[in-house]
Amino acid sequence: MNNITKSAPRYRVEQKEQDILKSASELFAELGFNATSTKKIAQNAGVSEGTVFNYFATKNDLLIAVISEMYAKLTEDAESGISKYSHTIERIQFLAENHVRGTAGNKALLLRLIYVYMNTDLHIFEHLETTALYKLNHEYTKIFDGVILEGVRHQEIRDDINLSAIRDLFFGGLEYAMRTLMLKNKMGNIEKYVSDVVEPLWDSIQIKLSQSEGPEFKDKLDDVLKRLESVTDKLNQRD
Amino acid sequence: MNNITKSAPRYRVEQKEQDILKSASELFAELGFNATSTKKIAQNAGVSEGTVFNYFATKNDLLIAVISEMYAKLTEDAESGISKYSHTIERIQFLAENHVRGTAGNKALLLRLIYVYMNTDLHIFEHLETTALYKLNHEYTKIFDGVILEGVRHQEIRDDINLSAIRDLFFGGLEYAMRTLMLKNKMGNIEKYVSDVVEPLWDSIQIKLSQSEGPEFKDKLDDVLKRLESVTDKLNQRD
Amino acid sequence: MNNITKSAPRYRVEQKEQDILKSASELFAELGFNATSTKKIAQNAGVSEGTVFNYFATKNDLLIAVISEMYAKLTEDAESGISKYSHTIERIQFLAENHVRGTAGNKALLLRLIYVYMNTDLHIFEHLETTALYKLNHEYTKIFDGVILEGVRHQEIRDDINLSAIRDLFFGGLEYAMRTLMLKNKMGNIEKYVSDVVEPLWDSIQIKLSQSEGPEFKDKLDDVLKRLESVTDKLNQRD
Amino acid sequence: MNNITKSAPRYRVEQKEQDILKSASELFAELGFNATSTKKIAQNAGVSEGTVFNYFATKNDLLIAVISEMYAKLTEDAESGISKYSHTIERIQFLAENHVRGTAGNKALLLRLIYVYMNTDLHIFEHLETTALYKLNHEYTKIFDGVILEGVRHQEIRDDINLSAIRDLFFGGLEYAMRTLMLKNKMGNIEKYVSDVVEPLWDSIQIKLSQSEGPEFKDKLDDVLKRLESVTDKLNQRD
DNA sequence: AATGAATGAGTCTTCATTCAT
DNA sequence: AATGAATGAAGACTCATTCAT
Repeated sequence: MNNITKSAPRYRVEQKEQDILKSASELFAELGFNATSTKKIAQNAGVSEGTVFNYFATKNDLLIAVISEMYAKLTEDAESGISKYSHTIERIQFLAENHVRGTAGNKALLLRLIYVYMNTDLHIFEHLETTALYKLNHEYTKIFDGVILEGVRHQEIRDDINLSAIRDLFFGGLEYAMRTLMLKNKMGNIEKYVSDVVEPLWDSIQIKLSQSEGPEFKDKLDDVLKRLESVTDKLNQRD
Repeated sequence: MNNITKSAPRYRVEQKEQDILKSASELFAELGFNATSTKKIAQNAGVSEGTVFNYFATKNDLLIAVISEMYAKLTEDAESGISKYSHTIERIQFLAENHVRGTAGNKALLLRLIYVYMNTDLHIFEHLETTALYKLNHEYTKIFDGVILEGVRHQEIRDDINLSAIRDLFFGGLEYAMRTLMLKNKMGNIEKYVSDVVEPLWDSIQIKLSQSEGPEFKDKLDDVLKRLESVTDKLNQRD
Repeated sequence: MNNITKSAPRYRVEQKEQDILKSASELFAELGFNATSTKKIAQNAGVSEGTVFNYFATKNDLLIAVISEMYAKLTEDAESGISKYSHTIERIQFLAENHVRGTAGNKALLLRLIYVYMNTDLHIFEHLETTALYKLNHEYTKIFDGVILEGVRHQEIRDDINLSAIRDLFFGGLEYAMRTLMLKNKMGNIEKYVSDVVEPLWDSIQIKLSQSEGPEFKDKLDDVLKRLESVTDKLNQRD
Repeated sequence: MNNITKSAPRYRVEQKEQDILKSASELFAELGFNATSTKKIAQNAGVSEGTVFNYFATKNDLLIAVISEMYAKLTEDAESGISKYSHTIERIQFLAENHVRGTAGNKALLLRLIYVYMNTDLHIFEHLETTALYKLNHEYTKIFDGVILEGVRHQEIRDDINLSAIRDLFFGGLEYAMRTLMLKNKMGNIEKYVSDVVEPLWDSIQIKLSQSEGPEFKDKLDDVLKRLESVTDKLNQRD
């Protein structure tokens, strides 16, 4: 019961936990949560059914663990990735690709499952776990928010945008697009499609050199014109 | 044996079918497909379990019927609605509101389920039915495409847009936004949020009246300012 | 309510009853009793499910009616058939063929069902009906018994046979043979196979005219007789 | 972890499988396959319904296991039994008794079910399993064939018999006879009835030493020959 | 810590039978 | 007499979870 005798099994334990997690992740992605039995998870992981429940009290706990793991990876990759870019548009494009790649890839449509079970099915997430997942989700989307806000600060992005709406368009658009890609089995061409979706979004939020005059510009112009006319009038009267 | 005596049972039959459809629709939305037992559907509809299967051969058939019905209503409302508007932005805003209202409302998150099961879970829609659902979906989204393309023809929308990407942003953004709204229980304020999402999208695809002026506009303005200053100077010198 | 007004519908009624009987007969033969639903019977007969139960109170009653009908035909054909033959072996061969033809044919393996349900399944025949069916069966097998006994009386068949055992061999052998034929899809060649089965049976019960004469025996006897005659001739010549 | 601690649960496992098999065997025999619910089987075996399905994937698998077990016993007993007899008629009589005893007994009419379901009901045996059952059946009936063929070789049985027909008469006759016995509740007197059925069959296939010539006939013939020879001798002597 | 046999509630579906029209 | 919608009990089978070893 000392550290040494424990460390070996401990390692094996963690290995086994990872095996189960991986097994569940694969099966949930392939078959969906409901169609994946704990028996299949155990078999696919090479352990007994009982062992699965030694590591995860319930099947739901296992789902939450799978989702958490995915968020952790998604978040980590996102954070380390944006640090390599300085221009906002590059960062956004990177986040988009990372999102699609992490969501699709060998995990297939797992992320979809997250939202489904999060929001609709079975009220699985009615309790404490919900909070945990929301935190994970919030932490992840916060990165996007940060990129946008920094873009505003750097005057690459307009300061009058509705961040919440932009965020919804970004993630919603990407996931919808991903679905489109998957149905057409064109997952190979991610970059192109991702940039197709990001482009209009970027177009609507960036500060365009000669585009951004906005209403006050018009007012100013009107003002100028009015003043010019009034001055002209005066001059004419004088003369 | 005349029309009247026959119409009575006929009516009741159709009524019962509607009851079951409504019951299933509500429960699928509230609990999810898997967590909704046929027993619950029967009870909620006020019929026996056997009766459910007299109208719908399997639970899947019932799901498909629910989805079809929703698409039918969505499509019909969309088509009749856009005919009342002539400006493209109004049409888009209408389609967005219609989509959210039809998708949410008492149907709650059902539409989400559609896509989820369509794409991920259990391969429920692996067979012929899939085709039917795709047709319904295609018919529905075609309306959006039509509005956009007509906007292009009327020179309200740029002709260099990527329709597929715009479509994904539109539907994906709206659904993601809807989720946000639901989680915050702010479904009352649909119009505001919908327009928040539609705005950036519209901003990126519309042809801006005073936007395209480019450098010669700036020159003109500079010219005006110069003249204004020169005039002012002259006046000042006079006084 | 008089005879005339009744006769037309009465006829139709009987027609409908026959349709249901025929439908059930076909389906029981093809699918088995349990796998045949009353709904299928109704559809196959071109009537509504309710109508089936107007004519036959339960599904079991219908089974009994089907069986009775088959026995009736079997018995009738057997009786009228044997009257055309006078030799016992011909009569037996006829009865055998009639049995196989009536049991198999488009009724497929229905007769098997009879015995199954009669003896094993569900105790379907525990009550009064049993008696009725036994009577039918008894009436039918009595014909075979009669042929055998008459054969005995005509000194075509030994008088020390065990009729009960012969009867079991006859019907059991035929049905087992029929099964063999059906499994090999050789139902076309009924006559040959039937005579193959009947022959050993006949061989064991018939009275052989000069029972002992194998061919070589006859030759020997002829030889003896010839020699005897030649000796006699010689003797006569001497004297 | 040693053999002993492991053997205990192993033993219990096999015991439970046997319990379920026995339970199913009894109930199939008593009620028939269709009328025996898996719930009843479980209760009768003293296990939960789920446990039944832990050992046998489907109810059909269970049926097949029951039948296989019966064939195994039947075949084993038959093989070991015939080795104790050298005369063909004794072997046949033994096979017959073994068949009836193994088929009837506490298994009641199970064997009948085999053939019934094999051939008629529900097409239960349409797939691979059929093959397995046919093999078992073939293996079993091969023993009978072997006994007959050896009888032919030993010149106890005629070499011009139709084996297939004899086999059908043997098994068909026995089973039909068994039914007769059961209906009359005379199962106690198996030996007598079995020999009643076997006798005519044997009578038709055996080689009769001097085929049926009553002794006095032979004597008479010998007498004639002797006298003939004596006369001939006398005549020769004269010449 | 690992196992896997055991559980039994729960699932979808079928079907003989009834009865209002 | 004919219909066919409605019933609800019963069926085979699944599965997350427990627990003795």
